[in-house]
Amino acid sequence: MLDQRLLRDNPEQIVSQLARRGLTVDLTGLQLIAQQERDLEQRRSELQAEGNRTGKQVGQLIRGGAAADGPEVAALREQGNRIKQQVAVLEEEEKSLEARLREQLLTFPNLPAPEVPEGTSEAENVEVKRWGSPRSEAGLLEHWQIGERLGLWETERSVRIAQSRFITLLGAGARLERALISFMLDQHTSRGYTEVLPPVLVNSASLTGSGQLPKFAEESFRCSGDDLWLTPTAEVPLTSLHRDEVLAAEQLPLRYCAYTPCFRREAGSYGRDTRGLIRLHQFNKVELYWFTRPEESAAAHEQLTRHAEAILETLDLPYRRIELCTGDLGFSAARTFDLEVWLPGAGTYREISSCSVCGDFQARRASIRFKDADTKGTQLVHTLNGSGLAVGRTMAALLENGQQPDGSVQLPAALVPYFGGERIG
RNA sequence: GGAGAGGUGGCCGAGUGGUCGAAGGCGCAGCACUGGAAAUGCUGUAUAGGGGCAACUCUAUCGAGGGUUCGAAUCCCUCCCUCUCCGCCA
Repeated sequence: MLDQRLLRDNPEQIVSQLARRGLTVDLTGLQLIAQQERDLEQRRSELQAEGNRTGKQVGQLIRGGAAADGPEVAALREQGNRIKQQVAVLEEEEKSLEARLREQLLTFPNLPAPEVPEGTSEAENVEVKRWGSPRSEAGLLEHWQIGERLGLWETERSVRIAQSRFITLLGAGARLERALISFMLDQHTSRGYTEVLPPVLVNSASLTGSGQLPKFAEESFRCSGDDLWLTPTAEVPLTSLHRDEVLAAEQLPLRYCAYTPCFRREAGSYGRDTRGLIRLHQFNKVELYWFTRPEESAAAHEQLTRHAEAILETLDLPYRRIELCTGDLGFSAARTFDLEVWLPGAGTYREISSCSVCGDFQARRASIRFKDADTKGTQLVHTLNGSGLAVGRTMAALLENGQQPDGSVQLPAALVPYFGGERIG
């Protein structure tokens, strides 16, 4: 959520920064509401002060011996009643203005960080680096072909259980998924992350805190009888792990990693990536999440991204790092690096991780602050998140990169203790 | 799901409807005492928003939201959460 003070003091900055995202916004209406709200607050609080004084006078008179039903007291009572009525009117107006203001502010995306490259679409994203030696022989299979051939999962029967875009892993496929989850979590916890296994049903406040609501309701599955949704990413429960908290400065940075299944409706992606593990309504992901001091978030972003890259490197999977341009940034992100893994069968790089720094955008929505012991007041924390990694896509990459001429798949050495073998098929 | 108990500041814990943002204690910080420390004493110790250059000041907040009242931590209603017992269940 955008800062109301920024709206008041420097609205041009909001307009110009959102313009970098390709958004044209007119803030005059919002500014007017904010101004009216402040005026109302002032009038209301003055009136309340008067009411408080009146109330006190009544108390003093009665304690001083005045008759509780005498004329003096009666006059003050009447005055108190009058003030109360006026306050009620102002309060109602103020509340509705406040609600309108918040409602609108919640629909604005984050401002891009200054260093984010300009651009209008993913075509203008910037490649930062490449790692590894991509295979490119002719005749390599795509991961869904390998999976089908080796019987790693069941697609048509999954439609019977649920619907399309769901998958049932079987045998070595299921085992590999489990091995990957354990492997990733062990890697991250060995670097100091605290492992979290959060609820995967989350309430509306949690989705609002991390930025999925109110704008992207159609992207999530919703439970009909309760205020609960299936989480689209562990970023949601992890943000709300500390929602409405004031953290002690010495706790920071807080670093969490969480495995969760993720649920996405993928509205509007009919016909794309219909085969295999790339785009499913339910997929597994290990997520990295940091809460930091504002001045530390930029360095943290690089570290978090490195931790995601370390998984790819340990699995010997070639990848490249892409910096998203302003036009391709996600709603809550101020700056994002995508990691794309090489899929030699498909002959393309595919996104396997997205590492973002959100500044105080989520912290303001979710009210997550910290306090230095020796200073007054609190500050908003900065939050960061990144996949470390998307598990299904990692499996796809392992299958394509490890495929052998005999149809089997060679697994990287790091995975052997987890999988209990070095080869599938 | 049924029955009961309870939710007060960082923590514990008081609070008869009227100077209660809230006693007292613990903790924490500063000062004093000390060679240094402990102990002791004194002082200070919430958050959010508004106004003010500032000192400061106004408002709100005792789980949340309504209500009664001139005035609510205190009375009433609804909801949420926690605990105990019963039922059900992995």
